Amino acid sequence: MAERSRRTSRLSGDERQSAILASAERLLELRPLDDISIEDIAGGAGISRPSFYFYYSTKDDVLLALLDRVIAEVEQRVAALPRDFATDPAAAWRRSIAVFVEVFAAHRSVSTAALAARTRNAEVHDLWSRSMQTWANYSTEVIQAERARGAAPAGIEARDLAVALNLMNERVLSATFTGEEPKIDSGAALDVLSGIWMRSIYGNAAD
Amino acid sequence: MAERSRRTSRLSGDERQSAILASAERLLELRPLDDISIEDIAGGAGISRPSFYFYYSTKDDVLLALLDRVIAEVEQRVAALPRDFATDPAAAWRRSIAVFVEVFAAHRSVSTAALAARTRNAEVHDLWSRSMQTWANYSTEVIQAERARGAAPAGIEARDLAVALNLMNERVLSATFTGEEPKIDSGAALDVLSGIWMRSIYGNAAD
DNA sequence: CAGACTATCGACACCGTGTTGATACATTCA
DNA sequence: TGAATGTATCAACACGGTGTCGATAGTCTG
Repeated sequence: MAERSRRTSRLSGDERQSAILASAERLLELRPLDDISIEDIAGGAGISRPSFYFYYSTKDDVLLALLDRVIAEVEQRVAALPRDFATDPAAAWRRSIAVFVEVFAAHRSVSTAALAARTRNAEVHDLWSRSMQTWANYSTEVIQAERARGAAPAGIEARDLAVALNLMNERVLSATFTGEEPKIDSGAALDVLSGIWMRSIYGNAAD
Repeated sequence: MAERSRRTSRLSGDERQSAILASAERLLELRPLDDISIEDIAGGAGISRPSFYFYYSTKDDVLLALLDRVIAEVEQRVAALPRDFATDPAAAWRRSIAVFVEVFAAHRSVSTAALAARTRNAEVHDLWSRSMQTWANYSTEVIQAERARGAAPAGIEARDLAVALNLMNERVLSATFTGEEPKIDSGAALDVLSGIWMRSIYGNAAD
């Protein structure tokens, strides 16, 4: 017992910092950031509110730290994507989009909190923005390569097309995961998105 | 002068209510809703903060009233859209998308404020959602009609396709108007969106 | 001009944020 | 081992925005 209380008292700085992140993430799974006070986060990490400020200066800073991990994973997974579009383009695109879907889904609560926070917080906005640009750059390059090898027609500026499609993915997945209306069913989302990507990258403007 | 001061004192309830809406809209053109206090809105309408509560119970209620006007215009303009898709589909779709772009642009500040507020406010969310469903329903019907007359191929469930494309429009225009990155240039947006709509509605998933 | 209804606002209570200053714990090195 | 230094904690305070209450003043109707 004496041991227990000794063990419990005074976590080190790093441990406490992690405890704060864990507390925030746990709470974000339950309700939006606006409905979470700094006192809630601090309490969940076993410290008082003023102590919270020893580690972070705002709630948004905590969200930013959580988002940082997600962004790191995104950049890693995008870099690791195989670029075998020549053999089976449909499958290759689908795999790429699936990664986007998976990352978004795996960090659903952080992602949706970040999307909600970005309008008021410039740092969150920039960080998310960086992630979207990573996807947009990747998509643009592949589209250009597909056009270069004659597999895809020109017609829409490659980067504009890539940006619009990636923004579509963001918005559609956000709607799917938050359950708002109109939305696309969770099971159908990947098929629908892949289908639109294929048609708009490879399809002719024929009608 | 005596006349002026008599004229100025005591606006009627309706006039005051309009003054509040006008004040809020004016402020929204300058900065986001989070940075506008009820005191700011009340002051701009010539009354004290407590008096504000005589007319509206929250800031979001004011936004809701502003959004109501936008939604009314959307429903009116969607209903008035000519459905001459058989003669020149590309032009017809482009005109429809242009209406979406125009309404969004004409009420840029209210629209972006509503998009920011919808995550925390259920009423704002529902109202915007209703507007998106109006567009989604319209698009779904036209896609189905085009498929029925053999002009467009099947392959993606019509409603899913319509929903995804409309969410894309919302997100792309939001990015364009708030100037975030990645975005599509204001001048190119309509072309890019129309192009993607055409390809994904009429194009084959060829290759 | 009495009564009822409309409109206004000073003053208060509340809540969440951010800061300050005093204090306790941990480490290290003389 | 015990002074000095840096790390960590929190009670108490100040502040700003929100929402309410109650007193009061204008306006309308019979």
